[in-house]
Amino acid sequence: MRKENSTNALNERKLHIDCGIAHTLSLISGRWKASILWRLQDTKLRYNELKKAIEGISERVLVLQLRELENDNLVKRVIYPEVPPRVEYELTPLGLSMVAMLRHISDWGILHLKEAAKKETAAAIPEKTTIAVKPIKKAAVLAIAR
Amino acid sequence: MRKENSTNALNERKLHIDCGIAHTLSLISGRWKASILWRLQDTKLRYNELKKAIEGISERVLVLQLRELENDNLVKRVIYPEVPPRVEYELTPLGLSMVAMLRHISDWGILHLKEAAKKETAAAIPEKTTIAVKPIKKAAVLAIAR
DNA sequence: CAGCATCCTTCCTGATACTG
DNA sequence: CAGTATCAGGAAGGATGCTG
Repeated sequence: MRKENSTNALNERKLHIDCGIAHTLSLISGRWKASILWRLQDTKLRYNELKKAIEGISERVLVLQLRELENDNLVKRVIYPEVPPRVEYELTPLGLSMVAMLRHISDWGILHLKEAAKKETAAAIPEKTTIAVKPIKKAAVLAIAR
Repeated sequence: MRKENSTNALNERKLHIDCGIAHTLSLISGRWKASILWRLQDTKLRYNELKKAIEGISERVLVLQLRELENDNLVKRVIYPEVPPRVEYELTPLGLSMVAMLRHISDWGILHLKEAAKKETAAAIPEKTTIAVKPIKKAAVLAIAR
């Protein structure tokens, strides 16, 4: 069970009033949600196909995230009453529009990675914080391995 | 200290290779990062101004997220060597482009909220899962209060 | 096949008190 | 003013075993 009035929960709710951003982010901020949507962008997939396609995800989490995606109307769950059972997942129109947005995000990310790489190679330039030198070291793990 | 080889960490790393999406999302998936960027979109702000502007954030977290944003090159930290000390935060060009993307995301979110509302009112229509009836109840907390 | 139940770990976030 | 240090709570994610 979940504490309804933890400061944590309160903060979360407050953020959603802020604007649409927090809401949208919450839809795709599960670690695997983007991957799931991505895999579904041009095919239906069965539960097990998803499980295999998304290497490393556990059953529990896969189900959880699928359910959330379904509740958020991004994914449709189609049950075929057969034996053995068959369930296919596909994107809703909204899900499709979300994937389109993900593509934007992806593009931006690639750009950012390039920028970061540039900075990395041009590391000779010392200034990052102006006037004073940046006091935080924290092993700059900007690269992909991050 | 952080376990380097937990499955968790491994999965996280693996995802980043997937494509730019996970990377980008990681940049803004801190609960407050979007808010911070949003607040900075057309002004510089001092530490305390940010703290006041973003109601509910704790000092620790504010600093942490600012540092990450800085490391990711979205925010610039400008120190004025005065007494009392003054530090201003502002967006980098990359940060600005990120905010532009956030606006996209926001728009999408608003659209999604509208869709959800429509579904809510038109709840008379029973089908959501095709063929079979959706078996999961899980109190549809789709609305803003979610 | 598709997925639920249970238990456990890891990590994130926040409260509070203190400092150059 | 702009933080740091320390501690605690909780939520997300994972491993495994079992079922209609």
